[in-house]
Amino acid sequence: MARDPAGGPAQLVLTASVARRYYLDGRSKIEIAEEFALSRFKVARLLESARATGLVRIEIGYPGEVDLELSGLLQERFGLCHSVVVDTPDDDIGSLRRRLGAAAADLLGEIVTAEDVLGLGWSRSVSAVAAALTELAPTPVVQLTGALSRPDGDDGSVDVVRDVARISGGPAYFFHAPLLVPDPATARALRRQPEVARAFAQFRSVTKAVVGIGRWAPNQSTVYDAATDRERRALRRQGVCAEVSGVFLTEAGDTLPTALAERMIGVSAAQLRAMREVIGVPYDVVKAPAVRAALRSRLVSGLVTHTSLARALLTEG
Amino acid sequence: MARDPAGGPAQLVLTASVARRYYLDGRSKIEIAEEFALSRFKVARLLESARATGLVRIEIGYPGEVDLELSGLLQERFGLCHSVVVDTPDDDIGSLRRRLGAAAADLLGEIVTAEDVLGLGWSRSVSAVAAALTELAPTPVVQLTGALSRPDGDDGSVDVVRDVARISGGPAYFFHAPLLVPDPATARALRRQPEVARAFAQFRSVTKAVVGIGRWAPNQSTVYDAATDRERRALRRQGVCAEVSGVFLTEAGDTLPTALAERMIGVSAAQLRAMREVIGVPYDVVKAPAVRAALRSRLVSGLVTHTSLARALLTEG
DNA sequence: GACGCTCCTGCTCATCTGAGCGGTTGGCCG
DNA sequence: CGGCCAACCGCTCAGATGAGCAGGAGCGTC
Repeated sequence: MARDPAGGPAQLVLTASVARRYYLDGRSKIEIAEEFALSRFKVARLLESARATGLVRIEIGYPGEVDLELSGLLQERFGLCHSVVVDTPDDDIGSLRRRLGAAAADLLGEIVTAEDVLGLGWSRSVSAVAAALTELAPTPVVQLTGALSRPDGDDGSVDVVRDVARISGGPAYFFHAPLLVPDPATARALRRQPEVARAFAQFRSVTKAVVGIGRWAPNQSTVYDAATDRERRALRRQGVCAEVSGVFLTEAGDTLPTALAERMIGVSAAQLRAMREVIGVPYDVVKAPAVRAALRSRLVSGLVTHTSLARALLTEG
Repeated sequence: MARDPAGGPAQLVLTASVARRYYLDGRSKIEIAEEFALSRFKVARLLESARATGLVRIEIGYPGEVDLELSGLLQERFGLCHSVVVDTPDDDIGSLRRRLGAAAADLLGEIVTAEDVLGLGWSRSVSAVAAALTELAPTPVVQLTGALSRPDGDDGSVDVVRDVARISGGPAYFFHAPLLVPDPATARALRRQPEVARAFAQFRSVTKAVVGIGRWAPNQSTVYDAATDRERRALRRQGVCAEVSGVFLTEAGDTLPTALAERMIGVSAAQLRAMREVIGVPYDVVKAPAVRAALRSRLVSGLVTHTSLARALLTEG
């Protein structure tokens, strides 16, 4: 881009006046041409040069929390339905999660309609979304997975679904069961429970869902933390990179059937994929590989994150 | 202007993306509509709202010395051919004058063509212009008035014309005579001098001129300072407000025939008015009334000034 | 002085764009 | 349940606009 404008001060003043009339006063080029006794072509060329030399500067964006540019780039780059990047520091995980929860809650409030059926995965970010939610179209709310008790004792799995349903005013389909049980037989028995079966029956009608995204590594996925050492190593050998609502993904984004599957209570990859929009709410830059896997799998079609993770996602792959 | 944009984050991200495509990537609204699967009307409305809410901000101007906005406003407000407002502090008169001189020199270099005949009045600002001039079309240069010796001894009147002519490469029409002589007879005699007559003969062909603007008050016009107390009072009674190259003006901008006229050696109001463009280079806010008079008289059709005087001119009358 | 070169200008024509209009939807009240 | 209001949407059509072109001025070279 050329810096200094061509011509002397008179030219400059003229160009600036024309630009003001055009960009700020909204006059047409023809009007301006008449006013300044120029041809409309001349006016067009003056305006072009004003843009090219930087005399006219156009900025897009709010001083607000949402980084609109990153959001747009992310959306384009990965072909997402929605993407919200919150510009917030990532040093305090707690407040970061709250911010993302609030942003995702806003997004839900905006894009969920009465025709939707909302599914909720189980993760701390989903809890944060529920905590921040204030309004929602009257839609049914469906629990997508069992819950694992968290080390910090903040086990709100079922409450999350109920809370959200209370806000929406729609029916709540929830159940009391862990995500991971000790053996396949227990899992089968649980799935037959009326409460569980009732929720599972709703999976096929769910249109929008919110899920967390975990990475197959210590402290980056509650499933990982709940698994045995043996299973951890086995899945790692199988190439598991990410975990989305109990669905395992390779780095390339392929779903992986695993031995763990038959011990888990929750939505399947196929069911997840059938939902029109699945919004992931990941945080922490170290999760970038997992998020990339989730995006590649196209299981996740919406994203609410923070700037550092968004940048990490954009700067490779 | 509405602040916060309508809608939630998704709407916001969409609007920002559309705005980026339109304003920064230069795509047409129709292209954008196809890309985002919207109607072109929807795109137009999104863009409108983006402008209205301040999501898209357009700024005009350089970080440079020239205040383009003030220049344009001044030009419009008073119907000037040219106007250059230099954004420079006005506390140090000397450097202020140098800056204005440089700006006016740039302007001359730009707008003077080989077809022009350049006239120069006598004032410190004109000297400053000459000092800063580096290039000029090959045009004749004509001295418009006699010179008064200044208290500071910096009497460069004749040299100014010669210097400028040297830069332009055209002929110089100058003469050695004061602007104000003790009696009408001396003035008549001087005007008959070949050197003087030769310059005067050029007045009618002068197309562009540079002049200072004086105010009829102590230290604000060299003519005032050179006049007798009696004359000062007499002219003030007559309503003299400004003095432009020895031509007297009322506050309303009417030219005033005065007793002083027949003692002066210089261009007449009619001759001045016949010139296509007369550029005044006034400085110092206290001169605002005189400048306003000069503008109203339409004797002066171009202006090179500093911001504080420009603002003073715009904030009344 | 002839030539080629570049820059600048304004034109034509196909396309793009804005103002205003009417139809539809959804919410709200009588 | 019907009717009203407001918001939103996409259409028409006249007017605005851009891409590309041709003519001409200025300029350096031979």
